[in-house]
Amino acid sequence: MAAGRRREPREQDARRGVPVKSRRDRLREATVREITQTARRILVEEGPEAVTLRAIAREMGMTAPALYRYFGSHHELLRHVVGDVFADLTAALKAGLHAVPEGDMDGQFLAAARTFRQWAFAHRREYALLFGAPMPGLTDHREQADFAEENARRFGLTFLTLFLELWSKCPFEVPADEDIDPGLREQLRRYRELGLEGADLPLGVIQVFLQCWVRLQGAVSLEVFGHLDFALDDPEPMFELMLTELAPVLGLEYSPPAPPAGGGTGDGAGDGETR
Amino acid sequence: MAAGRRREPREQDARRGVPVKSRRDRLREATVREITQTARRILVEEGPEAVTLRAIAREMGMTAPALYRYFGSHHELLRHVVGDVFADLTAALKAGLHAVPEGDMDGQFLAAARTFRQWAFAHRREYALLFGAPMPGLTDHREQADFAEENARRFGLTFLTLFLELWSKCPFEVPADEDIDPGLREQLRRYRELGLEGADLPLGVIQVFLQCWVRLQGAVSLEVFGHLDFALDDPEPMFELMLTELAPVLGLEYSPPAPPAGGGTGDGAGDGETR
DNA sequence: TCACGGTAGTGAACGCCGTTTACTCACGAA
DNA sequence: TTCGTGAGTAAACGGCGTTCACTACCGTGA
Repeated sequence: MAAGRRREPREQDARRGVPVKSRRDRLREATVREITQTARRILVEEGPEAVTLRAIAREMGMTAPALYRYFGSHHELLRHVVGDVFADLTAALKAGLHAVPEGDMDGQFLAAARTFRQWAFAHRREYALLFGAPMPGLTDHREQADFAEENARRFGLTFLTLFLELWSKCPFEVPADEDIDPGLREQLRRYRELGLEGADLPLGVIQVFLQCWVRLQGAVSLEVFGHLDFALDDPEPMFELMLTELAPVLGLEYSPPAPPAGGGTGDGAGDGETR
Repeated sequence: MAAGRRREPREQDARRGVPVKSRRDRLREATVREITQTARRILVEEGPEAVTLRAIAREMGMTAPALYRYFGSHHELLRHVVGDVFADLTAALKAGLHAVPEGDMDGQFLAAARTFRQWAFAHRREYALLFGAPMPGLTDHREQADFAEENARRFGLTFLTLFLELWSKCPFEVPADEDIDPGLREQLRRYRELGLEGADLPLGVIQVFLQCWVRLQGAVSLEVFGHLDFALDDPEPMFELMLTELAPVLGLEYSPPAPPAGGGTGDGAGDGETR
């Protein structure tokens, strides 16, 4: 479906896999970028159901069939948008982490959690695209090393890496392998083999990681999707409350967030927008 | 949009708000039921995007415009389906609770949590309709005492009631009002006034309830939507692990679920299906 | 210089979709 | 028996994803 490889010009300039892109290729890439940006803009401004091929093309001064030069289908285009959004989210996360002093693991963890939540709230519709109920056609047909899949993996790795760094620097308490539910233990082992090749980790670390991740993302999803509106107008205190529970599990010290309009490192924590 | 009140026949038989329904009204109600059932069947069998007015009508041997006699729009029909599904879920929950001895609060709580999770897995697409990212047109235009809204409230009340019963029978530890984050405290107070009229509850109980609910539904949503697939094939052990953490918070004793194919009270725990 | 092959893009068409409109027809009450 | 009302239909409108035949155009190789 993706364009077949054409003859590359000026291969003598291509040192180790950086082939000089032909003019056509550059134009093509620019168009792909414009398409995904347009799609995202429509998603943000008008909602997911407004992201139609015809609307995207209209906005770009084209006709819908032209988009089939770049994506095999509407679904494929959306998958690409998913990948793009994941990349942005990952960038925002890393920016949020860089705003915290290098060795301050307490701050790093809290910053990651809060940056994730803040990004989700600032990009509700994009968040819903990534973490909402999976649309039927979007996830099932997994072909090759999918762009979206790859960026989703990178996103997950960002969190996991931070977590492992946290544990390696000052190990928190973790259940011994033999204290883990056998059914879960085997799954954790499999994940360790496939996802973290060569890492020599206690399975308990992975278990605690998953527990934390479930609580973090579970809470954020509920908040963003409005499933706490029945009781709360502003769910942030509940989120912070969860962080106060999570911190001791990881041997961290909780500290409240920097006030949004004060000094310090808090606030937006980097956005990663391309627009 | 709903049919205006017509003259009721034989009002002399109508004792206190149970007017004898005319033949027409009975037929109408039957048709409404058939429409929602058909919509649900299509949702379950072919996915959310297949639930179109034309498909529903086709399946019923009608034409699409006829459905406008019963619902003002596609969205309104879907809202009704949401209400119907909520009612089913509530029924399943109550059935699950009735399978546990009356006074066994430990068992009641675990049964509620497990029944909820099992229902979600057995009805993934319906669950996604209720608890996924809100579709734009579905939630915003809140008119009157919406059928879906009402049944959602009843569902929430089922859990809340169980929770309050749990606390009243054997009170677990709960933070004092003055130990609750001020921003959160005021919101909890408001929820207590509006949602639980006249109840004389410590705000801490509501806080713990919301914490538990966030963990429970957050975990279930992540599982059902496949957002743990990156690490786990069978997330049930993780769920049980969460229950082991939740139980002591509520002063309960955790006990593992009854094996699916054994004796006892476990297993399907009632389904509430109408089909 | 020129012809050619591949690429970007168009317009028309197909079969879906939600929704509106004008209409028919049968039932039930007066 | 008449007549209003409610259920249902056919036709149409505009929008959707997708396909197909077609046309420009650009960069290359002879």
